[in-house]
Amino acid sequence: MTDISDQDASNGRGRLMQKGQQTKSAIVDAALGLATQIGLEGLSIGAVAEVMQMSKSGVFAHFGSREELQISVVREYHHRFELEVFYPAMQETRGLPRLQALFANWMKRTSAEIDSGCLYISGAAEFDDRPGPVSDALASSVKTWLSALHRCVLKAREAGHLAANTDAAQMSFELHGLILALHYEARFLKSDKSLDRAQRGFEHILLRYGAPSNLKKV
Amino acid sequence: MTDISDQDASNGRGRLMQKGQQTKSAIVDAALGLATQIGLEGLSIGAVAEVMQMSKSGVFAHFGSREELQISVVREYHHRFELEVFYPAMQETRGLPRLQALFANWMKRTSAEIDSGCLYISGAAEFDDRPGPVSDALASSVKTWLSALHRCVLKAREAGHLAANTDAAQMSFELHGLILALHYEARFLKSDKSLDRAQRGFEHILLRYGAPSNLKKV
DNA sequence: TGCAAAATAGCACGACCGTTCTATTTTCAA
DNA sequence: TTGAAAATAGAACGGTCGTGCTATTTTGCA
Repeated sequence: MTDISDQDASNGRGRLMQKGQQTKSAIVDAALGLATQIGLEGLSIGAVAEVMQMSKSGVFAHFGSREELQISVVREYHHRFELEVFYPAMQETRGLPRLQALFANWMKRTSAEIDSGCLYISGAAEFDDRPGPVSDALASSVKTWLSALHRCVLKAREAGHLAANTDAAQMSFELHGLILALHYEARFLKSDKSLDRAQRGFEHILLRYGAPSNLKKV
Repeated sequence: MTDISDQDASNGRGRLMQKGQQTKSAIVDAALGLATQIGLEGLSIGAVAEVMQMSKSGVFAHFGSREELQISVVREYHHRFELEVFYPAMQETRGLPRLQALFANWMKRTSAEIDSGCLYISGAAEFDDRPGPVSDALASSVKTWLSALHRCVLKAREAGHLAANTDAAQMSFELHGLILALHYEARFLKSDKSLDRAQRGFEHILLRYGAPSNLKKV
């Protein structure tokens, strides 16, 4: 049995999965569900086993260690994030429309997660001074996403949709802050106005960086 | 019983603390240090006892439960936060200067915590779907602080330092986002530019809400 | 259809957890 | 100085954790 790298495992492709791969995939699924509720750190093999109605050792055998299970969960989350936030936005025309779509999807996912938790945010808090493979996997995923956002801002500037002197990194930072505040105030403080505030904050930032005022509303 | 925390031996009031209170205070001190590193949820009585060079039961007896220890830690954090962020800013003149001082202190504390962790942020991630007394204590502290910030924005508007149509809640939300992004990117992603970006973000927000452009730099 | 290999179960180990109980030491006031 | 009260220690309990080890069952190809 190979360790990691069941890359696609043919989730949507035609090829059939072997039994073991199917089970492993289902385990990661269940583990992701648990991790978004109780955190990556609180994720225990016993709890996953119970959800799966399997024995602890049966679950364990698929990963070889708890850490490997956690990493698998991070990868699965990354995959879904791409699917829901990144790829759909790539179908919008380059520049401001794409940036708007990116942020809208991001917001949508963050607020949809109000009841389940965002791994990139909760994970960062849990692992910010606990170095190791899990933290690395998490940071790598986050950086991939943030740099995609950064590139999108750059393209929007190149397309003339933003002021020529736009500091893309600064703008990305400010956008990131809006999402974090949305998550924090909606999820922890149970504020129902956060989504609206994030949206308005986005518009403020766009205006600041010289977007045309006749924006197409998303 | 030896060296730790002969610091003040008085609880703010004039009265001298008894031995037990001194010890309890020292325990909370140590527990806060641990909690900012490994999180409130990861805080264990055994670990605190080891730091204190005491027995587990000796530590336990002061609180009666782990939950009570966690709540004591939250209260202590709240107290220090007030001391470092809130009170110093209250000495600035009402309005924009006070708001600037508030945000500057907040940034300072957040970036000073880069190596130790902010309980209000990590705690929110840990307890956002784990209701109970600890979560309540945490949320109560955070709300107290955020509403102080909100009031400060209101005063600045009343003083004519911000545009008359300033939405104070919206502005507070955006400020909160900057702090969260500062914490996230500095602490988890190890970015050394975050402090600068938060500062520039603050200036952008001020301009947006009609602050005079001849600001006194903090 | 048979049989190796893969998948899963069952059990045990040591570690740490919060908590309880009891014994001992230390504190502080009369 | 003494004695009651407070503070602390020590051991133990039941629980959960990750992880090895060894059976047993299931799978999928020859």
